[in-house]
Amino acid sequence: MPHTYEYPRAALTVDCVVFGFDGGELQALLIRRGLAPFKDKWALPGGFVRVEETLDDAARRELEEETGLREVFLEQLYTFGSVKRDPRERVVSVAYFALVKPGAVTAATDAAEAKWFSVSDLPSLAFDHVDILTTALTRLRGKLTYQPIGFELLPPKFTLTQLQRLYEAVLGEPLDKRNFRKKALSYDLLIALKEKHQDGPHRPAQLFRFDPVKYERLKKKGFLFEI
Amino acid sequence: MPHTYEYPRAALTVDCVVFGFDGGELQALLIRRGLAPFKDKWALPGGFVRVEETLDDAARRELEEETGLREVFLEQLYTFGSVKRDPRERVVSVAYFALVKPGAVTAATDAAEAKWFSVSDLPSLAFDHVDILTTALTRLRGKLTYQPIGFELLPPKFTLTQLQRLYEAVLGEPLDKRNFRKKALSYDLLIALKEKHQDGPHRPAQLFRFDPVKYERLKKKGFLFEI
DNA sequence: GATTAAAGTGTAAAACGAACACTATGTCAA
DNA sequence: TTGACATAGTGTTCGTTTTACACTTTAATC
Repeated sequence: MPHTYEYPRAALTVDCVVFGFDGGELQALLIRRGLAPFKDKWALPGGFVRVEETLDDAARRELEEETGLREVFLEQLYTFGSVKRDPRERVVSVAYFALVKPGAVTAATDAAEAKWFSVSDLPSLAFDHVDILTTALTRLRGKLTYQPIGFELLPPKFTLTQLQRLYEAVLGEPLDKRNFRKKALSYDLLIALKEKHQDGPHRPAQLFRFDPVKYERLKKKGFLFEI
Repeated sequence: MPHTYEYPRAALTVDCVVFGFDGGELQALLIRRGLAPFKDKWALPGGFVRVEETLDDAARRELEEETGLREVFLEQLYTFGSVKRDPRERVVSVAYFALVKPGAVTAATDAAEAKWFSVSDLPSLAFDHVDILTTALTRLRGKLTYQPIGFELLPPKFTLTQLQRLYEAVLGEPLDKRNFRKKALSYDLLIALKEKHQDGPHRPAQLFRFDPVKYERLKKKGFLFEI
């Protein structure tokens, strides 16, 4: 059913930069395009915004349709509106960035292939998706140093070493173990569990979980989780 | 000339939160709407994005058309996409925030009335423009403490007291004079001019200007202007 | 030349950040 | 069972930064 307007309108899409962490390097989830333009190229998961859904809803829907991911941390990033960013016609894209925990493996993909890539070793991407990804990476680095969002990339139970490795991977620099632990524990937002994490012939590590309730309380008072 | 698409499309607009500073309180520039919906209500300057212009261009164009402002600091803020934010039809709005210097007084307004309001004493606004304004204010507060954007709200030549008053107005708290001056000067981004600012029966104040060239150099190295 | 009112300046104490090396513990293999 | 292995876990010192705080200077005006 066609729809007619007095003036030409841009098409509106959402694109999601999905970050994951495998314990070593920061990863981004890409899908292989099945259709032209840029057929067979890697691209960010995303698609058209329906006229009766919010932008957030569209991002979540596309993410689930194309990668099977649900209930992930999702935040609006930036809106990309260059005139020629899509060769077919004017397309404005609202970009989101998502953080997913290792458990949430890519399973139910819609049709196209979905794959994790190290952000340090990305393939060439369709459209202006490199720009979007770069913007997301800058944002993630910035946010990580003043908001406790790293936990969104770790399993619910994690060790302090895992947390440190994550920070090191995202920030791209080694951190001092003692200083990191002191700082991470100083906010009293990590709850030590009764369990330990055993992983080879060496001392097992204390497991922690993040306390989101306490964080919400602190956040309202303008709290910063600085590492 | 009508334009037809296979699926319905949202209309795309830009809205600008324009901040100014009169020496006392932080101000926002609003225009009175001449047309329905929300006729005669105050609203943010903004309008439809043309299909052949970028979002930034649209924001600059609308700003000039509706308020006469040109060459202002302008940065994308957030994209608002609630389904019912415009009672007529689906409208997605890319919000911008602008900082203008006192000199750039509102003159050549398109037709509608434009007026400065203290952000602490705003009228009721059209659409979801309060949300947009609140988001902009939060962003401005955040940015001010780690980027030297305050200068965009002051005349090219300013005194340290004027700068401090601006910070106090935006952050909403008094700052210590000596500590503020020490910090502001410590980055070596303020150039003392040969002129003084005389303003009543008391010691005249040293005038400074901001050094944008030096700042650009520092910014590339990941510099933070923290106050 | 006395008054006015804002400009301009330094220091001490406390908090914070950075640098740095050894002990503890469970597993595994000999 | 015992010793080797490999990661977990822990404190202190030193330099820097932040905070708190009060008096002197200066030009204009009366």
